[in-house]
Amino acid sequence: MAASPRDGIPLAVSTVIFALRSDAESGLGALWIPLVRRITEPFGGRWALPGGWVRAEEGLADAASRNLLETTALEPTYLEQLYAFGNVDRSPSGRVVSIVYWALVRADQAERATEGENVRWFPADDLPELAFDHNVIIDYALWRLRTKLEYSRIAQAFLGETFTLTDLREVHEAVLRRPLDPANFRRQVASTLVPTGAVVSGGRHRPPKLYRYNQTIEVVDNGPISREKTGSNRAIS
Amino acid sequence: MAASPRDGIPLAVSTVIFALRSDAESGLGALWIPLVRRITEPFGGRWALPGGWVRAEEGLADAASRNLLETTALEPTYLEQLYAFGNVDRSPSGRVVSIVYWALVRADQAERATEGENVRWFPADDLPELAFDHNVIIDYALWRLRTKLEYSRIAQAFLGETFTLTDLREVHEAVLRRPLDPANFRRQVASTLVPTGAVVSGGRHRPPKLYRYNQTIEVVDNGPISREKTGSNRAIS
DNA sequence: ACAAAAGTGTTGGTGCTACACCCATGA
DNA sequence: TCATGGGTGTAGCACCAACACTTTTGT
Repeated sequence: MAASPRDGIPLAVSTVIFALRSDAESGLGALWIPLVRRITEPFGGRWALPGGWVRAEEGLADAASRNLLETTALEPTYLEQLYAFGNVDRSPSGRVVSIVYWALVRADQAERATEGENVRWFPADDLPELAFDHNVIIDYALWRLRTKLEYSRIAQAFLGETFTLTDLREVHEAVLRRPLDPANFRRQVASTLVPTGAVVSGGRHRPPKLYRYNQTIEVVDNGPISREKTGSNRAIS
Repeated sequence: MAASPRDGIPLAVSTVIFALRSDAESGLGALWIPLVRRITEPFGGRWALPGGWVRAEEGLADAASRNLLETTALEPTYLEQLYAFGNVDRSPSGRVVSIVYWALVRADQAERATEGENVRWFPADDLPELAFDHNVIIDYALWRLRTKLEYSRIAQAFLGETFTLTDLREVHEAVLRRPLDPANFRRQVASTLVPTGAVVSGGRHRPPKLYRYNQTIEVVDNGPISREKTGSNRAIS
């Protein structure tokens, strides 16, 4: 085997962060993504995924978390590795390998995010032309989120500890961008929920029960130890 | 953002290679993996996944292919990224980030592989204690292969251009380690196959038709462009 | 004729979709 | 009592596992 390359390839992490924001007029929720404006070349002035270099003494997920906090002040409730992008020509200024993560934050967290000239939220399905291959990366992260929502409990990461079935259903509807039958949705997720006993009163209708997941999902990426379906290639019909 | 770390972290690729070998006595097929013996510290003498450093001018999948060819002389018919392993303590001799791929080779290819003192095939489900975190990595790759087999056409990568339904079923049975009902298996995969017209005669029974996939799978990893389900976290029940 | 594997038909169960219907509350 | 959403029941359909059965070859 060749000698160890101590002149190694620059290694970066980036993160696709998703938050739900409810549209003021329609009332419907939708996915939004925070992006940062590049101040240096290449792609100076363009919007890009938050990210940065991996330090020698920190793990990959740690590096993602740290960069998130530094650039956007966000602390996600869910973080998972997406893919390692390493095409030789992805950056015009020289070879960079990026390990990309995707993250979910709650709405209250998202509001606390620093927004300004160099950090701004964009609708996930209507993005400008971004730096590097970041449009492709976000498309992939979106596909993964939408796919994974249907067989895992990640919707929890958008909500608080307890929630009503309507809350949960609205998260699914916002992510999947289609209405879901409340009756069938209830049955689909029923086995993963336990009622807390509390209800929400105040609405001019029957008070909905508050539920809790019967098993909490991992907050932060712990690698492929706990396995779920996710992936990198479209299923065939 | 901090200055670019031109003293970057060493970046390696490794590959989990699967081949089917039919056991001489039982006649049943099983998954085998080629491993290489480490000649340097750390873990000198231990068996490990084939791999090496990523060169500055080659893509990640290219690096995986090259290392495969150099260390085992194998040319896989399928190659896909598995996961980027980057724990700070995965190597006792210093930080290394490994992008791991998994690959499938046909039986005829596998026979051509160099086997000797420093390259040897092992049954995938009965491995010795390997170097680094390679046992964990292989467990994950095995899970991914078994999961993906059920909703994609990767079984094709173990076979030639044409094959009988029994050939295909035996691949599935070997990977999943359980017998499958021939009648139901036929119906499950029927929509993905087209008969070639040819049959196999010579057996002392009705000659089976030779089939071909109606759509070829990609031979080599092309990133997350073509999407299928795969993944990194276990599905909930 | 018989053995063996290819290939087809059928039946019962399970889960999902669509939609009718009842329940509990505020106004 | 009415409007509103919470919550339950149910019929139809698709899919799947199990297994009986027919087909086609070699010996």
